[in-house]
Amino acid sequence: MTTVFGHGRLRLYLLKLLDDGPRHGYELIRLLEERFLGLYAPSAGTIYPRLARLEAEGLVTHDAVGGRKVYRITEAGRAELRQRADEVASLESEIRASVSDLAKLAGEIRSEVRGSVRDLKQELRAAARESRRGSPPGPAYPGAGFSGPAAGSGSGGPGWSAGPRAGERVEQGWSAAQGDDPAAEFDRQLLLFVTEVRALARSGRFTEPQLRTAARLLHGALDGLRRLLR
DNA sequence: ATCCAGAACCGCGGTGCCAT
DNA sequence: ATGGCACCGCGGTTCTGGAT
Repeated sequence: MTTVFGHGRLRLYLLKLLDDGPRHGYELIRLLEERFLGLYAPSAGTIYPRLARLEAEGLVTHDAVGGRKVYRITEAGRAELRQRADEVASLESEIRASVSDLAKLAGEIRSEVRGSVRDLKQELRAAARESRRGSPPGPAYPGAGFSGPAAGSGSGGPGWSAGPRAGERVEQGWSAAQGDDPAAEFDRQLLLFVTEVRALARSGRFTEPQLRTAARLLHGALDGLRRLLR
């Protein structure tokens, strides 16, 4: 795994952030995530040991406020920052450069998401036409019940479930919504999906991790539908 | 030694359900 | 309508272990 901060750099940057004002650990994680446009957020297992270490060295101290530890820099910590001012400045310029690259990447991801939506829309239209020409008897569209990312930890990949196995019936979601004409209901759901995803993609109110996950989800969904409808 | 991810734990507030 | 209760999600933290 590649490290974002080199040896001792994260420690220095934490000092710099605390020099701007007292913050609790979780706030520091969010702040770093924000500065890296959401593409990098140090884990708790990184931040808290670092803060504990800084405190042991006397560079920061903490106050317990409402059950949280609010860390603030000490005079010794400020002295270290002054002493390593050049290093702090170069670190900040490196971060600015990284963020610029990330902003460029974010633009590419946006294009990818829009392209995926377009492809998905075309494939679903073709599938709808096909189903109208000769819709099979019995419960329509088995396997449509994907469940999305695993809830809970928020960690790991997109976590698509494999969905129902062949022969299993989908009793939730789709079947609850479908009307008498499965093809018409399919069209309605398709239109709803495309409209909503397009609106979300154009709103710009999303983070880069969300975009990455959305792109993966769209590719995954498209692959699943290809397999299903071929 | 340091960076890092992820699981697990704890506490708190919000929410839904049920009995009154 | 209201009070009590259980459940759930989230914020915050600690711990463990792998990678460099």
